[in-house]
Amino acid sequence: MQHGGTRKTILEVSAGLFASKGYSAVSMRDIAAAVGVTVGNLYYHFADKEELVRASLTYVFSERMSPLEGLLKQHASPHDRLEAFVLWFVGEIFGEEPFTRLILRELLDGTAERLEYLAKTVFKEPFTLTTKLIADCAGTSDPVMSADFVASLVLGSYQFARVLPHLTGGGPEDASSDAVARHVLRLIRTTFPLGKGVSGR
Amino acid sequence: MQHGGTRKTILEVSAGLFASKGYSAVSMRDIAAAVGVTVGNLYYHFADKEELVRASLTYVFSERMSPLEGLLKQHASPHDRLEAFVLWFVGEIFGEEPFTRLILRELLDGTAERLEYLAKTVFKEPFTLTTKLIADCAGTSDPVMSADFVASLVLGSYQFARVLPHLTGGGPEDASSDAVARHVLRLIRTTFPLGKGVSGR
DNA sequence: GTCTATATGCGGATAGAC
DNA sequence: GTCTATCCGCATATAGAC
Repeated sequence: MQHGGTRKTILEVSAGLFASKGYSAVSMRDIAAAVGVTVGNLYYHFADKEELVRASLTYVFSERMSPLEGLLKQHASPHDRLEAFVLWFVGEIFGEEPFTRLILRELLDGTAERLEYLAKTVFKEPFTLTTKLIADCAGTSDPVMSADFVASLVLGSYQFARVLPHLTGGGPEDASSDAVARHVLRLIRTTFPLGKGVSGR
Repeated sequence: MQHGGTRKTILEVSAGLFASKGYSAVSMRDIAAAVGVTVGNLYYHFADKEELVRASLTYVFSERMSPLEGLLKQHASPHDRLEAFVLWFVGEIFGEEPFTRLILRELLDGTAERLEYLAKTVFKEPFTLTTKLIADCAGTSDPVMSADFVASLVLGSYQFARVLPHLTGGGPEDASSDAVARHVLRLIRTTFPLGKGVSGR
């Protein structure tokens, strides 16, 4: 790791550990060992564990959400943009486990400040975008509630996927990223018929 | 606590602590202090912390799901039973925070064995019931997926409720138990029209 | 069944050499 | 910037008195 990015390496490695075991279950010693440095070094880069946790979250969240900017600049129809966006979001939640698990941990144990940060960095833009797209696609009475529904369903599907196999007796295939995406899109289409939006071009 | 139920008290108190802070963030000292006994006493009742965690989960899960038996014996129409059941389930998830938070923690960090236990004690019966009711109400192509959808949406709504206020600028009223129940029921009705089921009486 | 006392190691955190 | 050495309190867990 002599490419000068020790701090960055610490952030990446610790994020993975925090995601899989939880903050309080991961010690500074664990992190140091996993990174290949000493505990003292960790304290050179970060004032205390709390600051490392915060920096770790900040790093992962902004890193993961940066591609969104590109998606926002497309010029397709609201209908196509909504589909593309849902596909991307589901892929992000199901394909990037550490990212998703950190989100879920924050939702469960985050302090008020950290929740606000999570809202701002991760959910604000996607949520606003979804709300607008839905409003454009369908004359839904409450696009905010519909966006809430999309986010909740995607997040919940990820969570519930862990027990689904035990309930159906089958394998975990039912809850693959693609299946969920199709599922959500079908529900969106059924619930608010698309393609004939108020401001549809 | 001299009513002879020290063990039970330990289970109740520790469940509350585990739910709110997480297993590894709660020490045996914390529990002992909260209960009003000594650490040594904890180890008289439970071999180690892991066993206490397990017993705590077992206690809460079976305790909370016992009313379900009654619901299952109703003789109303599939449509009414599905509505009543969803109402009960949503109330349970939104109204019993410790219970719900323990479920979410297991979904996030539970070992394979504990997940199977969670599936068996908490989700198996409700899930099977929902699947059957949906199949009876509507000629849905895939009732299993629909049941998955209901569970995921309820769980996800609870989780997402924590950030929703930050996204809408409003208060947390949007995500009350009643609002979610109505929301879910409306979606169920929209997605698979009820009342004209195959085996509807 | 509950307590006191204690063993032993791990946790976060710091000082100072290189 | 990284390491070694160390402080100190808290963690899990046990032994034995009452």
